[in-house]
Amino acid sequence: MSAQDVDFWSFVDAAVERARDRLPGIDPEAMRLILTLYRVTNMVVYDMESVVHRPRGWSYPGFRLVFTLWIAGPMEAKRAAELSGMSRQAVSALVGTLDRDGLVSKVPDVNDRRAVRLSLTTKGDDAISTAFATHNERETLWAETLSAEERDTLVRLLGKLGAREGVRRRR
Amino acid sequence: MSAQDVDFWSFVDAAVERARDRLPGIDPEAMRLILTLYRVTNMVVYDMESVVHRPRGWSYPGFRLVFTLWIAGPMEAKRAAELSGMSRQAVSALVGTLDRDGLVSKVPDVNDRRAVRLSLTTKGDDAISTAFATHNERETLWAETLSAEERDTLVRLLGKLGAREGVRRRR
DNA sequence: AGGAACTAATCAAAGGTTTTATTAATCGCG
DNA sequence: CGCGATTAATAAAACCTTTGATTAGTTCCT
Repeated sequence: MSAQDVDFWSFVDAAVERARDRLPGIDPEAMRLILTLYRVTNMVVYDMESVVHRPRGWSYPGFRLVFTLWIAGPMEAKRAAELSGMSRQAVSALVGTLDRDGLVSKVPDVNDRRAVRLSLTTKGDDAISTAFATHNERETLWAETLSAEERDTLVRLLGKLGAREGVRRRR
Repeated sequence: MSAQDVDFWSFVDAAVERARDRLPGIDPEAMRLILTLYRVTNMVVYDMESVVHRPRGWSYPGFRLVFTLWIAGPMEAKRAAELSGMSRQAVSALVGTLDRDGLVSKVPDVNDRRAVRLSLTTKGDDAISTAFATHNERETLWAETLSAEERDTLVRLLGKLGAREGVRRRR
């Protein structure tokens, strides 16, 4: 395949082929896996963000943080970072805008005056309830390309990948 | 399960359970799939970026763009955006820093004076060759949690997901 | 009680992405 | 040919993330 014919998807095949030619020692199938994983996830996130969240004035990270509070209830900023998979600095900055927009409220913790307790405002709760319903419709659109069995398999294999030990985790 | 016991991974289970309770109409398995996909990818990217790329002074997007040029050769900025999955604006900004750092060179296109032709410098080519070797070792670390058959299955299912039509694509 | 070590949050600087708008060049069609 | 519509790239503003540093509060240990 000539470089001219490549598009976003066949780039993965082209990349595997060319990398193998240039660096004989590499593991082409690992490369294909990670490259595919990255591209599919980016497609899904781009679709979700541009169709569901930005039109409502939300960023995807903003949605994630509010969603975390909606699911697990009020919590310290540190814990929100752990559960949402963001850094503490990112949560701190994000809460700044979510607080300003009246979706999240920030209250100094009673027991530990260093800490901050985050919770949804009424407005935040209303916003996430309707936003999540739309978000989930879009998730369904993506998921329905697969059979129920394929979905189970995919979740299982992703879970196995995610259970990898000895890798760098966010702190 | 109480909210107190949840960690980054079991959050997915807690979220599915609670969302089902609150919004009876939702599709919990679609939710589980997309949530899992997102979390696993973020873990992999965080590991790659923090272990392989940032220590070399690269961002993950910078790596992706240089990698695209390494694989497919010199090309217009617009095409680099298509193949790498970035917006044209993002490529434009990124090329600014990569050019400044001496990794990518930018030459006005001979045939279309609006366009810019991107190529790797010698320094860029050397850098990506060694960076990619390390990157791929890390890909192998992740991939080896799965058998060869599981990897094939995972790539196939991800491909099916990515082939979804009727979704919003970057332009 | 007092001081060292640790921890929560935030700040600061640099970089990347997004949407929207602008500039410049090319195309298309009468 | 000439002018309106497209197209390539970049600029601007807002936001998010990262690393590294700082501030403030807590814990531990003697």
